[in-house]
Amino acid sequence: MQERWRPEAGERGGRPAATTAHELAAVAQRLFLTIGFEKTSIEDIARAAGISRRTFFRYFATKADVLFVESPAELARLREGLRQPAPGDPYRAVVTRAVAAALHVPASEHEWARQRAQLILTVPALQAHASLVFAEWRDSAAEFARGLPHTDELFPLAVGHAVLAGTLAAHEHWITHPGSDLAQVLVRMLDLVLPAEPTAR
Amino acid sequence: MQERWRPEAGERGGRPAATTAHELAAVAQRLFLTIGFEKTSIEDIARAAGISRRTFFRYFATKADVLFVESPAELARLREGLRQPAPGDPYRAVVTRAVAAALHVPASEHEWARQRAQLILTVPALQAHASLVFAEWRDSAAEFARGLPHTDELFPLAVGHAVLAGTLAAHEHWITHPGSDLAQVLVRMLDLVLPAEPTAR
DNA sequence: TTTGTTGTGACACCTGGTGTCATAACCTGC
DNA sequence: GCAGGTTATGACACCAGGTGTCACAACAAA
Repeated sequence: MQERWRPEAGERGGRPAATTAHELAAVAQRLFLTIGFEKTSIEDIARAAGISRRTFFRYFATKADVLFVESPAELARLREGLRQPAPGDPYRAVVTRAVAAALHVPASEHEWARQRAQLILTVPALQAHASLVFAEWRDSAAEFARGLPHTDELFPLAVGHAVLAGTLAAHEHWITHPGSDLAQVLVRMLDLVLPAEPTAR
Repeated sequence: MQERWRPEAGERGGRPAATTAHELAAVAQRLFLTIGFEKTSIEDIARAAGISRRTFFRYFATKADVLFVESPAELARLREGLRQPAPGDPYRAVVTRAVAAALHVPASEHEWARQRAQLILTVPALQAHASLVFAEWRDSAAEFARGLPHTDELFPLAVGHAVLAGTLAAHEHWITHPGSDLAQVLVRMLDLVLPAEPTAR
């Protein structure tokens, strides 16, 4: 969450970094998938990456953090997609498009992303960090809904939670149906849980 | 989650228990509220309860567990409420009634329950345990929806996530609006996020 | 070569959580 | 009152995640 300092890997001056955050994340995720998140010790990751235990924490604040490298970018894309809705566009369409765009991954990274999603959604030890990311999604959507004309004061909060619920549900379906198209499932799921267009009168 | 052994406090034979799970939970929750969950060490709780650190873990498996004593009962009530829906009753009404009934707390415990909800919803360190409870809520609702006539295969999953989302949203509103009636907010929130009655044709 | 900079490793420390074992404190039977 | 069995407790050792501190390694520039 907070801007964490990281080795620069190839800047001017100083000792060169022994590895990169990206490579470290790859090594860690591979270990998580093979021997499990809990059973993988930081020592294991450090040894596999050729660094010391202490150095791992210079790249990531916690063991869980390695799985959330994409989160800031995804959140930024969501916020961007919700910035200025086309006038006359139903809000549900705006939200759905924004979410689908924010979570788009190139086909070459599907497997990688699906495995990460599976870990994030099923490992309890990851929920402490995940809950922070989820809260930002909820808040972003709620903030957007607050700018909509609505009569029910609960509407924005409901939209925020519905967006998150639809997103999580879609991922849950995705990880149990590897062949499915995440974007399509997202659209259908959000169509089911998003509150009806508020009748501004 | 798993059936944990606990001191019996007043059964036949043996050394009498030094405290009870209930009392220990009260002591712990009080500390969590005053100095924060993370800053409260198990030593603190044990000392306040007059027991040793090791003994604490004979009553609760983790520090977080003390805040989830009510969860099994609430879940059981939810499942009971979803057991046999009155025929012809719209499913959304059934679900809403079941959730509201499952989460009903006597007025005398409102403060206590609200503080617990606030901790559970806002402390990241609690989310590992909370996610397990949430999953059971989702699954119970999804299981119920699976018994409904529906054309969209995503419908049950959507209902499960919508029920959880509505419940969490209602609690979120509740903890920020102490005067509000949780049951009423639950009804309105679920009305917003629950998928429309499936048209069985 | 010297100086400054940046990353790393070693070490000590705290907390949450677990396994093991001796013993305190109760009961019943004698 | 004393033995034997039972139940809970406390002390101790241990592991893993995470943090603070400090010396030093490895680079660039002067």
